[in-house]
Amino acid sequence: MNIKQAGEAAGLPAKTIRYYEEVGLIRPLRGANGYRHFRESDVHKLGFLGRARALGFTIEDCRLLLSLYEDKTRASSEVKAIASRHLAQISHKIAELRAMEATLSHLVSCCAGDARPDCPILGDLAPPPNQPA
Amino acid sequence: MNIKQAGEAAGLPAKTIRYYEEVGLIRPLRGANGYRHFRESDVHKLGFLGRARALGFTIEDCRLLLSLYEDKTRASSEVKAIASRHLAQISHKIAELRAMEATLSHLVSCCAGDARPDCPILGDLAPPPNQPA
DNA sequence: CTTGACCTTCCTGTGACTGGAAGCCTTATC
DNA sequence: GATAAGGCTTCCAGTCACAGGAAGGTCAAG
Repeated sequence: MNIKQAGEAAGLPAKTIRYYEEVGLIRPLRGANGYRHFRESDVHKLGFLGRARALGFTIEDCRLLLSLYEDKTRASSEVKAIASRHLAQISHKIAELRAMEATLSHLVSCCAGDARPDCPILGDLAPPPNQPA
Repeated sequence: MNIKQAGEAAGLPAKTIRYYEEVGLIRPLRGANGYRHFRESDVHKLGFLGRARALGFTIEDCRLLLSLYEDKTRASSEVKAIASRHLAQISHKIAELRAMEATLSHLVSCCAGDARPDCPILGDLAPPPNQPA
């Protein structure tokens, strides 16, 4: 199987697959013409990687998860630790974004959005005037 | 005022201020020794930029917002349009992250996290076996 | 034999910085 | 005057996970 078919089977663009090989996540065979040859197991790994990436795991986490996936003697606690850490980061990011969203939606709703220059959004971004003691 | 004081006044690291000058967001004066000299108006702009960035606006949005901020004949609708577009992007991102969070938290809660190898997290990441028609 | 669709590698760019090296300037101290 | 600390300058590399594109080799069909 060449790179394009492998990509279609795994739902990943060829560029991404080449990148995954470059960083050592997969090691497809090579034909005499230099073309990469993907076995079922490679496509399987690519599918794994695609799903892990879709859940937001970094490439390094994917590397760890993949090695645990292939280690049949792993402890599930190791997997859980990685996922929990990642989950915490996602939750943290959501909290940040929700704070931004709250501020912005308030400002947007307060802005007339007409031809006049008065604008609470800019008013909020502007630094406060010097406050003498 | 030199770059460090300006940074402290605006709440930004010196590196960031140099970067903002490089991309043309600010144009501080230069002394005979080559040092940047920050006026009150520069520090004012830096504060504006810091707040806009804290709300997640891109540098290019900041550039637009800053020009609108300084254009006293602006229409608030222009500002509102930028902010609304950004707000939509944030909401979209939040939705993506929440979907990840939901999936991950479910998987994490299902994982025993002990010394055994069985792990629903890896089970979910693994591709489904071939399904013959 | 040519065309078109593949494949290869290599280089560049993304966004918004951050870290670090090498070197000049200033201020304080001795 | 010498020196050391700290601040300033520029420039380069690295971040993260690719995407776009150039230049060129390969393969199957007609």
